[in-house]
Amino acid sequence: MTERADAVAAIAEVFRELGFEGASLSAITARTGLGKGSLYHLFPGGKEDMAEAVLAGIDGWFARAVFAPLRDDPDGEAAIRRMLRETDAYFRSGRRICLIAAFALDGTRDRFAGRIANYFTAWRDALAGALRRIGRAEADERAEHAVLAIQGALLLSRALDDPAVFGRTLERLEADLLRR
Amino acid sequence: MTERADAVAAIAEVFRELGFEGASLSAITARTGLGKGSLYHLFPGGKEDMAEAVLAGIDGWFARAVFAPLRDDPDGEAAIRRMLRETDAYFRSGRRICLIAAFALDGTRDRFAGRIANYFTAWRDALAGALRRIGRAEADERAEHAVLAIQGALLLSRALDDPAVFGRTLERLEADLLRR
DNA sequence: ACTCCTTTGTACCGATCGGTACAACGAGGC
DNA sequence: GCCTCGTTGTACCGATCGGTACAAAGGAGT
Repeated sequence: MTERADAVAAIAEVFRELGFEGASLSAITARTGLGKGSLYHLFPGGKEDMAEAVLAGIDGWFARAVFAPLRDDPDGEAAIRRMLRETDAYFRSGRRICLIAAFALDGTRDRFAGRIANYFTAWRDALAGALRRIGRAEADERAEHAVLAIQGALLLSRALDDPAVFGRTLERLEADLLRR
Repeated sequence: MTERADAVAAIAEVFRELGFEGASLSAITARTGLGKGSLYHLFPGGKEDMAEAVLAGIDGWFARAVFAPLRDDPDGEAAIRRMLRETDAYFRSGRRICLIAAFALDGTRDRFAGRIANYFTAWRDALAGALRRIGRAEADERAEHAVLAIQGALLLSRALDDPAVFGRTLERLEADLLRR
């Protein structure tokens, strides 16, 4: 049943590049190598079903790489550093886009509003919790700013076609978050 | 010739809400009240022509409200504060989205890559220039961070449906930018 | 009133959209 | 060999896409 996982990964890339509306069935069949028959067999609900699967996959990454460490690691500083490292890896050091952000900005937003809001609040709150645990002041404000800066950096990296923006921002955030 | 300006403003809102791909001709005719005949008379090049006009309008706002003050105002601090205030007004305190950002994230990017990159670099560089003029260290880094935080804040405000995020970020930025 | 030219509505174009129907296919059990 | 059933390619659906053609309408100048 790994074929489905492969398909989801490929579809995610298509969504990332073209957006939800722009990702036509023909683009998806081309990228996955799967015909419509297989596609609708794997995802009976069509495009929306595919998007759900993709978002579920992202939730999985987030829970594993961000949420769990931030909540469970007894060493809060290490957890924050690890979160930043995982984020850098996931977004390919700024060469990859945040699909949730892309969905949030186009007409797709209404369709997945709950999931989108949940993703960002979970991130912010988990980070704020870790900051509070290691005794940093203004945990909420700093966490919110970090999440928003990560998203802004991804956007700017993409807009300028300059991934270095993302790297610089992550370094700055590590210093800002950990400073007493 | 103000009709064209009205049409451009209406079309901009459609693009903001639906994205470039999502903004169908029928959505545009509905919002503008103009039939296809008028639309293609005003914008012979079709949707792409409309997008160009919209982007030109944004460039106009940017040049007037951001670039010119940042470059010309002898009081650099006042210029930065004014830029922040104009930005807050333009984006309706976080209730409005940045169209350039939306274009940067979806499949439209390639079509307008130059314009998109130009918009953000101009903003960053103008801000860095003002910072340097008032003798702040790390002008480039702080300017880049401010631009990216504005975009991230707009995104997060939209994603969480909570405009307050934008207001908080602008306040934080004013303090960060002006601090010696 | 007549003309000329801009502006507009509407019918239509081929292409493509997301989605469905279904027949051909293939591997495993018997 | 045959049957079964999950899987797949393909033809097709109505709707809508962006765009074009063109004739009717409108308005200014004379």
